[in-house]
Amino acid sequence: MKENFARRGERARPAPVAPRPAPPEPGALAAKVRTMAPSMTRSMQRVAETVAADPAGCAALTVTGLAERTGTSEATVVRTARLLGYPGYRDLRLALAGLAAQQASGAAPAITTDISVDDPLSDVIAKLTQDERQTLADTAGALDIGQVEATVSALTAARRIDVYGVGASSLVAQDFAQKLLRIGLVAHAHADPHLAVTNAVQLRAGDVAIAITHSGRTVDVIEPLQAAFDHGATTVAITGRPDGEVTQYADHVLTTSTARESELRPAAMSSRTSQLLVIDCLFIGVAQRTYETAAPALHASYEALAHRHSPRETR
Amino acid sequence: MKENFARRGERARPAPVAPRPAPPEPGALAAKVRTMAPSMTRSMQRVAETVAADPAGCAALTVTGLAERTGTSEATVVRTARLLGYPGYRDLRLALAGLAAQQASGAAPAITTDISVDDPLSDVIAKLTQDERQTLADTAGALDIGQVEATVSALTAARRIDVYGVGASSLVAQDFAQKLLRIGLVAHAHADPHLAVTNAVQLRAGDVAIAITHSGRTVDVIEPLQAAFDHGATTVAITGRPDGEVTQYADHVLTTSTARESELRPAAMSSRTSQLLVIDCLFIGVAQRTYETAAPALHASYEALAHRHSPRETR
DNA sequence: CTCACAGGTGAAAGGTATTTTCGCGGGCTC
DNA sequence: GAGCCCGCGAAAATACCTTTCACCTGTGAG
Repeated sequence: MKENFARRGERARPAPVAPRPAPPEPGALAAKVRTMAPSMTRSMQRVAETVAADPAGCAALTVTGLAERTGTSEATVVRTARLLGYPGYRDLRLALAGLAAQQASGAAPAITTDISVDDPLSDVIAKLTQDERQTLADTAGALDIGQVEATVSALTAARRIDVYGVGASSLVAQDFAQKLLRIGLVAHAHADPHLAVTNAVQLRAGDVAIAITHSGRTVDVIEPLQAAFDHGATTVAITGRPDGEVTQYADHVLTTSTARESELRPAAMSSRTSQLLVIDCLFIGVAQRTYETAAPALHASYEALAHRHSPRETR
Repeated sequence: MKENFARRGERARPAPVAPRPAPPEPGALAAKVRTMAPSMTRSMQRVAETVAADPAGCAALTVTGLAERTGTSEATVVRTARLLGYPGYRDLRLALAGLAAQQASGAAPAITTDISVDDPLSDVIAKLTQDERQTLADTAGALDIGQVEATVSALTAARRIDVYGVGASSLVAQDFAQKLLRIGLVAHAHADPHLAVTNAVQLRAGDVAIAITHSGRTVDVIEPLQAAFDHGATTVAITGRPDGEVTQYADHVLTTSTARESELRPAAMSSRTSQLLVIDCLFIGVAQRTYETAAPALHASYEALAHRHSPRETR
């Protein structure tokens, strides 16, 4: 897997695509499996699911054993381990042992069933809350700090920042732009793909363009990102599919995690949670780096809002 | 796998009847080492101590590596593993990985201090995540199911739904309206206070107006809610201050929780999380009640988006 | 309908890590 | 001081993991 398949964009970067398979994560393995599952082959999915479903059991198995149990071959097991970010099966196995110990001691009741049509409201609340919390933990676990760091640096130095998002992601884009504006950065969120492209071509080196798309394949945000990329801007993708098309035009990729989705709980719901966490991290990162100007700016915007609040209400 | 571990016992150990020295224990390895230490040879003690002192580090080593690190031989390492109750080094290593994971996760939850300006990015992520998760748990715990139920009922029966929110809450309002629209309800989010009031006066009994404000004192959303209230609509307040002015005009109050805020992490950030959870609960509640129409509608909107995605990427 | 192709897959070869064997050497007993 | 026993590590033997390579299946073009 070395092919740096030349994208249509003519700009050549030293580190073209493939933002490195993945770092060996701590315990957010189930999340990783979910994130990667769509890009896996059938056999690999079987392996990944088996492993995620029963870490303890699988940790006790050798490659051959796991291959048999999943009805596949050793080669496939190793391939899956690689895809999940480990050097080989041995290391996956170690991680599995760790995970098993963790959830054994943590007494993790992790298993939440899907939300169904006839669940009472109290269950809905409980399950939804549990899922969201899990999503947050997974996202944090899977976040590549190096990529975050790089993105923060780029943002801090940017002359201008464009954020692209449509549909549910559009709100996240707006939220982010709003926040950055508040600490004195020049940021804009674009939901209209035409305007987004129009603006993207004005970006140049030193500027930053961020595309937010859960699927990684939303053309409406890929196009402006590509335009920005081609014009030399630093590009960032916030996506749930690190192998999606959007990452071809992204200098930095921030992976959001995916929760189990169901009919009543579309993917958009958990991807939003995940995306928000990512942008909040970016925001705070930037605010730290620009503290001298950010702090007064935050204060000022707070003051500015005070008079929009009802004056009474002693406390 | 034949597991012929029994033969070496007959000669050396004084206990010929005990083929298995001990059961493979969970995490009380340090204790075991202490107990067994006296009966160990010098080299084995070195190995055992090294292992107990740094499980994580040792888990990363191979037999040869650990032998070198302890200045002993591979055979001794294996012997030590046996003495500690494992079939061989491989299994000790697995246990070590588990132990490492356990104490890594056990050490984590302590940090809940404020995010400060010089926190490294990894701490920012951890703290932010922790805070968000706490906020979710708090919100779920504090939610009044009766009020949620009542709101869901009102929404389900509504002819028309208006949602008011400004600032950060405006995004939440939009998100909610968007979702409701998608399952066939007539919902509108208003960020402009003038338009909001203009629209509010058109509501009547059976309609629903929802105001979202963290402070409970945002006049821009209180005014339209009051207008709706005066015109007979069912009114709902989603607020972090159940004693705030907004609740005077609300038939139902849904309380959102607030996390500790700091200079770098404004209240808006956690209130947003909280608010989103509440509207998601409302949404799913409504979707359940109107399943007959909601399910096909959700499906249809999903289909409608398919062609906006890049066509390649079959899987 | 056939062909060519791409990619998934497993059998088996090829390496590496682990386990076992074997014998040396040091210390204790007599 | 000699004999015995135990601890210890080097190296052989084995189990396990990784890589290679050819087959096979499904897919799209002609």
